[in-house]
Amino acid sequence: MADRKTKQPQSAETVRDGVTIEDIAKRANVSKSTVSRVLNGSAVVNHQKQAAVHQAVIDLNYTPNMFAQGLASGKSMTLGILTQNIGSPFYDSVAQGVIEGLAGSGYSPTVIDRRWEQTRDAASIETLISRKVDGILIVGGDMSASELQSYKKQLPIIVAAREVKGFEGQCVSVNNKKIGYLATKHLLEQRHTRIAFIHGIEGHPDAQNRFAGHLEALEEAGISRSDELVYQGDFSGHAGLMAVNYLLDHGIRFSAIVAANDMVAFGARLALYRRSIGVPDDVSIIGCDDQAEAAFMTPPLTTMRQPSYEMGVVASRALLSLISNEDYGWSELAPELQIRESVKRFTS
Amino acid sequence: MADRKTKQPQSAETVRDGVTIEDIAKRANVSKSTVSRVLNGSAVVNHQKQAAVHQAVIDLNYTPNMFAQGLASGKSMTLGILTQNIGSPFYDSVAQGVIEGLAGSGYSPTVIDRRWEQTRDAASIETLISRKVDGILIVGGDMSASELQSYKKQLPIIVAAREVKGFEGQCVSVNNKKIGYLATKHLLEQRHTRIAFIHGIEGHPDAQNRFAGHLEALEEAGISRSDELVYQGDFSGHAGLMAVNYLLDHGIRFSAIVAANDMVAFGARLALYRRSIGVPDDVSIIGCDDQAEAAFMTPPLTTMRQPSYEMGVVASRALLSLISNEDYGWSELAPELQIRESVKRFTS
DNA sequence: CAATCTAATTTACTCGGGTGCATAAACTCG
DNA sequence: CGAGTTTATGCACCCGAGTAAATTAGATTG
Repeated sequence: MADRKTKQPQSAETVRDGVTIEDIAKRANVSKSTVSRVLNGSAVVNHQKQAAVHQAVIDLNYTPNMFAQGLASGKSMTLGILTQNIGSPFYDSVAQGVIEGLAGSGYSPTVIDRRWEQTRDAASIETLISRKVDGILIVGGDMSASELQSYKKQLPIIVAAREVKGFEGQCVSVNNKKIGYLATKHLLEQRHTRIAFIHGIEGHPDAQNRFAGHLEALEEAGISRSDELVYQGDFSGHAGLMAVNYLLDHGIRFSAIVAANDMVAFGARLALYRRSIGVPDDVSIIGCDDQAEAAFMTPPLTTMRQPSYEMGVVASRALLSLISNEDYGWSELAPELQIRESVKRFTS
Repeated sequence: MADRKTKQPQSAETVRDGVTIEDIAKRANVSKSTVSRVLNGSAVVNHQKQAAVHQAVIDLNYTPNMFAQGLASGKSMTLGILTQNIGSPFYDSVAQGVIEGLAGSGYSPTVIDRRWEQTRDAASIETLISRKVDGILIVGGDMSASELQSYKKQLPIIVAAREVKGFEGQCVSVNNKKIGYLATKHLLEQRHTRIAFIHGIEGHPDAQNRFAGHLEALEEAGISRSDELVYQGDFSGHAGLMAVNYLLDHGIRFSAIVAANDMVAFGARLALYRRSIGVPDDVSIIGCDDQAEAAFMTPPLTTMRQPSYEMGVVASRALLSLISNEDYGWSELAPELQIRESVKRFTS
């Protein structure tokens, strides 16, 4: 006699939803594989049964268990986002774009901040891999091309907001050299010739590229490079402040400043304010980034807008298509001069 | 005729690590349950075998499969973070704290931005639940206490940066009323009496509480409330600009402004600049938040500092302890007056 | 030294869903 | 009308780990 061994219905612990594919199957009078097929569309199923399954899903309020799906299929429907600087306007803006780009894709982002794994980027990636993410989107960072290449063998990787030599085609970035070039060129066109440059973090590729662009514009205009006009900073407001103080204290003349980013520009502007030097009447300033606050500086800051949000969107789309092996062509995003009021034109 | 149709050993696709607990067991000459016990410390195991297992883990570079673990144990070691506004300085700072607080806990955050699920917060929570997160941290948002209560039955929830009536003890926030109160009081102490208030988003609880604090300080000082001095804004720089223009255009006199947040203060400052009205000589401004840029406004902005980062840290710790059923007492975080140079003292 | 008791290990099954293969049912077509 | 196809469905087993219960080895005791 088959005495039906009833398994205990539920632990007192949690009232887990607990409705499984099997419950659906029972209610719809089909086998669980049929349910699976209906839900994934992996095979043709009779319309009647299909409807029955769908109805049962609704009735029982079924949600698939991601773990089980992941175990069985190997896909996690999760993307790893590796960031550097939550809290920095630029990177946050990129992150915002990433999230937007993922909307409706069915993928959820797992975000790991560099600081999370105190050690190195590599450790964070390992964490992500152990969580079986389907792909990784690295925002910024300083991972080398060879490291990147080795991870690339394991899973799809896209790098946003940074250009890595030897990893072309998987990077979504703006041309930072162009940013420096256009900023300086704008100043040149307004007939400035003594242009100070406040450098970003030493060794940071973005900072270096912007500087390279600056030099190129100078050279093109036939102005010889003058080292006393460049101040080594670190992308912070404080650096902008120190730079201007240094320049002024050393009697170095200049009529305009190219700041490595907007924050630096704010700092520079404050230093000028402290000494009652007018902007743009006495000194012009141009920034890079165009963060929200730039439009409310006094005077509103002329700056090189970086399409950071768009960069995030494009990067996430690129990753998505990389995962599904589709083609998704994108071109380098273009920086854009945002003219406001912090640059004056010399008429003389 | 059984022609051995060997299944292809591995897809050319990915070289999945594929080392499982069973491989470890084989290599260490024990059963897989012993391995599991060693790894989780869920029972006493012979030292020799323990060492053997650990060695095997290292040799084979084993990482547990999160899916399998999750399926079997029901724990995902993942926390859901539900945010509103990636890209807003205040919320990003909170998020930064959250990530910091999670460091080393073994939990990873899955971040969902409100915009991700275009619909409502509830939908985002469902997504998180379906991903079997072990707890949810809601940053801001506008979910009602009753909704919160119903989800609370399913899993641990902590709300950061917002105070929900009827959900006390699970909210980590600052006292926004106090922010408004202290800001206004500071102005009052500097002998300002005509104080304009630029309101945040209509209906937003933070905005309302700050306003309530403002009124309380006014009343306490025996100054009657004057509606013409309050302008309905939306926390944006543009609102600050519009507010000042409106006030000035309507000939409404005021010597000081309380801005709903720093961004609004920036906008207000710009409007004043446009009309050559000095800050703080002609008009004083006080903001709320103390975002990084505030220190570089011209003049540097006096503002109410919100311990946003700390809030994130505390909130994540609170969630962690809620999950493990430990006690973690925290008290409401205190806002703090950050005096800089945008407020002048009347001596007359 | 045999009988117990206890601590260490293994066996066997579970979690929930995907999927190859076998089978049953429904068509085709000669 | 029966043989050969094509569909549709269900069975059974797999994914990788956790764990209760059974088993074995080892220690203790009368």
